[in-house]
Amino acid sequence: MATIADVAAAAGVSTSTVSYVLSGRRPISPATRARVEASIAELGYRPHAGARALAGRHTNVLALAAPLRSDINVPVIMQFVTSVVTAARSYDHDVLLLTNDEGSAGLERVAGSAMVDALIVMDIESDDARIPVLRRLRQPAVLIGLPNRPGGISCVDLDFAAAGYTAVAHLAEHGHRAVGLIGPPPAVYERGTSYATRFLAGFVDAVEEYGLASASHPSEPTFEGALACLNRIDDELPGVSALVVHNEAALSPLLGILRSSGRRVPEDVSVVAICPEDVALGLPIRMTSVDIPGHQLGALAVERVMSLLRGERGAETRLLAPSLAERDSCADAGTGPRAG
Amino acid sequence: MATIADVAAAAGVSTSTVSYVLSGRRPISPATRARVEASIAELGYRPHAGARALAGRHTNVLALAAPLRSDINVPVIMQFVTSVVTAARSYDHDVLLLTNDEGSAGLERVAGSAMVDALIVMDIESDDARIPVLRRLRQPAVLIGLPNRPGGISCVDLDFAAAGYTAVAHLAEHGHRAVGLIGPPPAVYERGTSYATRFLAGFVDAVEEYGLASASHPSEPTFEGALACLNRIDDELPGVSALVVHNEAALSPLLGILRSSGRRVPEDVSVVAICPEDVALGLPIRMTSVDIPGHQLGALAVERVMSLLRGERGAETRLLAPSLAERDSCADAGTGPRAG
DNA sequence: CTCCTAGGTCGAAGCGCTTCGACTTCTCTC
DNA sequence: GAGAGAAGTCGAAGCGCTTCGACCTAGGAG
Repeated sequence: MATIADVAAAAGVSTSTVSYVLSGRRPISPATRARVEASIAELGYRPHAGARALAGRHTNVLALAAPLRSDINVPVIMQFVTSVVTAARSYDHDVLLLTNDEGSAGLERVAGSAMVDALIVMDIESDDARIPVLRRLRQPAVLIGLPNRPGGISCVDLDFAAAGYTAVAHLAEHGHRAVGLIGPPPAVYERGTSYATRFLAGFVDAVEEYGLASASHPSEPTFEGALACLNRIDDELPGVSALVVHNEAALSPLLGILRSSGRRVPEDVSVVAICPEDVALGLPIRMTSVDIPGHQLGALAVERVMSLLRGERGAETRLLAPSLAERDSCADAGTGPRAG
Repeated sequence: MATIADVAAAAGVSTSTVSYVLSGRRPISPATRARVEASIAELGYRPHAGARALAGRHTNVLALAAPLRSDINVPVIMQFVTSVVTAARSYDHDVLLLTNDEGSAGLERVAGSAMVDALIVMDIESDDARIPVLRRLRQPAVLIGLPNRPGGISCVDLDFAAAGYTAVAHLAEHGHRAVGLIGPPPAVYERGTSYATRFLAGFVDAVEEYGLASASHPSEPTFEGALACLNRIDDELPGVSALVVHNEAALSPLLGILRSSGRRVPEDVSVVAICPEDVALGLPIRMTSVDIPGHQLGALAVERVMSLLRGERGAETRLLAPSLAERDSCADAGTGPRAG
């Protein structure tokens, strides 16, 4: 591989000049710049990332800690990952992918060995053990999620509490008096994953505020799980006329179960889904849904990271307001379908 | 951050000794080793990755080029990514994630700037434009997929042709004479993605060999897509008694469609799915399926990479034999269900 | 006409690590 | 009891880049 010295020799300048052409940190005459750029192109020169990291004290690499277990929310996670990588590339950065099961150790490793300039951490638990270590690290960090005590770390997330509230409010305003919540798998709650509990809190708030009856249960992301969950809700809440589904993978099975038990959506039961838009649109019924804007959140996280990298201080936490899209899965209680 | 010089000073040795303790490339007395290790622990020393890369000529990072579009096969891709990262970690390597829409440029960039030691490339097209550039690169590369001309590059994949054959053979042996194939989305074929065409080829082979009637069509990964695809198959092949589904996302909708149109699985129509095991088990019916062993393939790819990195030559291509698991979605033609 | 400043370029000093060669002890072997 | 070889350690030379200070040349201000 060509080195900066080769380029310098070919262009008849010093290596520092080549470096300044590349970084733009000092003025260079148009003539010199042209010669250097020609040599770079001719030699196919690419700066050695390691040398750069050593001398320049940054790597242009971001770490992304993602929950790579085969949980429910695979499509959402995929969206996050995709948008983080894409956004990072638009800032000329690459992404090093960490699994969450390395936990804090992975973060300490990549930060400690200066492999990355900053960290983005997903799947935050309410009392996440990684937060203290993140704070101890020198690198900027952004959480996709919201812990109880961010403690000076930037957070970016959907406002899941508001999402829970919004879903119920929508149903209440359509006259429903008894709503069930089909939640994420038990494991998600057990881990204390913050979006699950925040959503539930918003759900409960709205239920109380509107004076509704409710039942809520976690659901495994399988047909059987959805069935079991629905059965429990039916048991506890006999007159249930509306369902909020905060579990992508349960959506399709659920719809199947409802239909085969003769309950029409939305005539007999209204359903609000919490999921990415494309999931909401790919089902047999176009689902009224609260969007999980994975792409937007990933991009936002990267933007926060970049501004921290630029030296801007302050650990703002941004919770995106939920937006509910009315489609075909909700109707007024006791009546027929209603236009979205 | 502590440097190797700090550690050396604390332990009262030279930096080279610390380096040899770390790398094990020269004998070190137990006493010295102990002192050095104590200093390392005390100072929380971590070698600087950039410095290491510069001096040591390798980064311990792998590039993984994954199709991060929101295609159908999200769960499979997730499995690949997960297993590659996990396997890489077990060899003390990290993974830099590239999106496929950077194409060859991304590969050239990370390889050219010495960010990675080797590359793993997914979602290979029959005549993939990245293959020539991969060959030109110095770094070892492994494909997850199988192009027409691997040209000296190692490949790892499920034997999709055999998978197609196996699925049909299974059905034929149960007396089915007319089988339909619900394939991946049109876009997958249009890209010339190799697994789709290989699977189809195997399917057709078996159809001919067993003298069956058949119809095959791509399907969008939505409810509507599955419905349209099924309709076309029904039109072309009125007596169809068995379906092969090479499209994870169409599976759940399909089952719903069949049920609501009164066709029982497996009594009226047998279905063989091509998908990861957990998908096959999460549906309303435990699906007879040909497994896509994402975890195994990812791990295999990493192993190949590591052996190339160790200097072992030879570009073997490994196609894993498909294994069909009999479950509850297939029955003998014209009879009732049959034990798996 | 001199002085200052800005533009443009260079040389050299690191950045933190690995590795090569050399050196010093020991421990065998004959 | 001398020589060979292994074990254990050190010093120094890079690896390829960035950046600091210095230098030179013009052009404008006074």
